[in-house]
Amino acid sequence: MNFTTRQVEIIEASKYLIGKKGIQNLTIKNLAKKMSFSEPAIYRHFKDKTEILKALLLFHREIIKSEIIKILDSEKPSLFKIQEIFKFKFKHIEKNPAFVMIIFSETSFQYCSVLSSIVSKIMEQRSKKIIDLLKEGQKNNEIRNDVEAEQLATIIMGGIRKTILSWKLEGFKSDLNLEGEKLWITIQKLIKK
Amino acid sequence: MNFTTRQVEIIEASKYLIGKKGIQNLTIKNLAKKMSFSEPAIYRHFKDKTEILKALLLFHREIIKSEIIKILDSEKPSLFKIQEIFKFKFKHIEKNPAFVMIIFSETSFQYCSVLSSIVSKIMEQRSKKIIDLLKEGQKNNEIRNDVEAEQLATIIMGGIRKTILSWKLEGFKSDLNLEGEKLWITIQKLIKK
DNA sequence: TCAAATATAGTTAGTGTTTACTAACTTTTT
DNA sequence: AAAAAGTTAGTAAACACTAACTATATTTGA
Repeated sequence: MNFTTRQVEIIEASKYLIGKKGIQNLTIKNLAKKMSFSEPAIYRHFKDKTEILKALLLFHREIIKSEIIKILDSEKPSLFKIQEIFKFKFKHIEKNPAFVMIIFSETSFQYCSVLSSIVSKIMEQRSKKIIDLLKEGQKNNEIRNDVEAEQLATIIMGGIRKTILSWKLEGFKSDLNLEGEKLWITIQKLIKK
Repeated sequence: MNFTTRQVEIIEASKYLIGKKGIQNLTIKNLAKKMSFSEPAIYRHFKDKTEILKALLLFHREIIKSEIIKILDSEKPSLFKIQEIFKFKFKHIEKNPAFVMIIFSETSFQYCSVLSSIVSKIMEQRSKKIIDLLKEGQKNNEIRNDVEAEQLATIIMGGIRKTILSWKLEGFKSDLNLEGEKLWITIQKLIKK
């Protein structure tokens, strides 16, 4: 997980290209152009294209992970922590629209088992954290316990994804943070005890 | 929207190929092989590849649409109608796993404005119907009205999508209909008055 | 300390494969 | 007779990637 300066630059350039026109815009040719050097130079830093995408996913994961750990480590109520994660997700996407493509990349990566398993692992880990928080909240009587935490997590994560997807399909026009806040108000009302 | 027998056959073959290995498995070569005739023969029935995908999406839309209209036309409570749509979606996907790829095709199609606008229109129409049902339910005091129907629709559709996505990422192992039922029980509890 | 050796990071020019698609011809159906 | 639906053979473009060479830092040894 230790990348050289140039590797990070290539990862950033890849992020930019994917963010602009999707995964199929990430070609070695475009990458080289964006980096303003020749195509073979890319291969001095990454074995092949899959390695670039792998690095991109892992790099992305680390950034999110550290932020979420910070939230989880605080001594706050579970519901508050969920809200913080919620807020962070929307804020992060609004700041890095490029990541929207990566979030919805499950289908794009399915041809490559290495990449699709990374994506599915990331999503699983993310789910688990939300489920744990919800269970904690149920124990502490913050969150209603007449419904399963797993289903609540599905609804929360699904709601986030759907909101981001609609925002994307509408051409990034609406205020994503605002949409996120509206969604949170509803979810809070639904899950609070 | 009137397709010839051969066009429908080609649409079905495309569906099969996409279902098996995703959008990138839909090549003219593979399509011709599956249809057991030569590649240029495809072009006797469709102008180009985009037309095939367009037909696939529209054909798909019509099937779903007619089923949903049937549900909407019945004289049942709104909550029941939502439940019926819910059930239908999961049943339909379990029967046609190929459609999972099409459901999650927003990113795959984004390079082509024609296709991505079709996808986004389908999703918008689908949302609108759910929102209308929810509003109706709120009016009739079936559904709680301390939350916005739009947000509830986001949660419902997001939950469905997330459940299907998890099922796909886990390799279609679990019983999707069962997962759907569990999700519905939770959603019902959350939105009922 | 400084030149030689070496590792690193770039270049040009090219390969083989896959892709969607076409021209021109033939067979089949109407 | 002609329209429709198939064939073979091929094209141009895009793709990931490589061989072989060169410039530039970095390390090392007298």
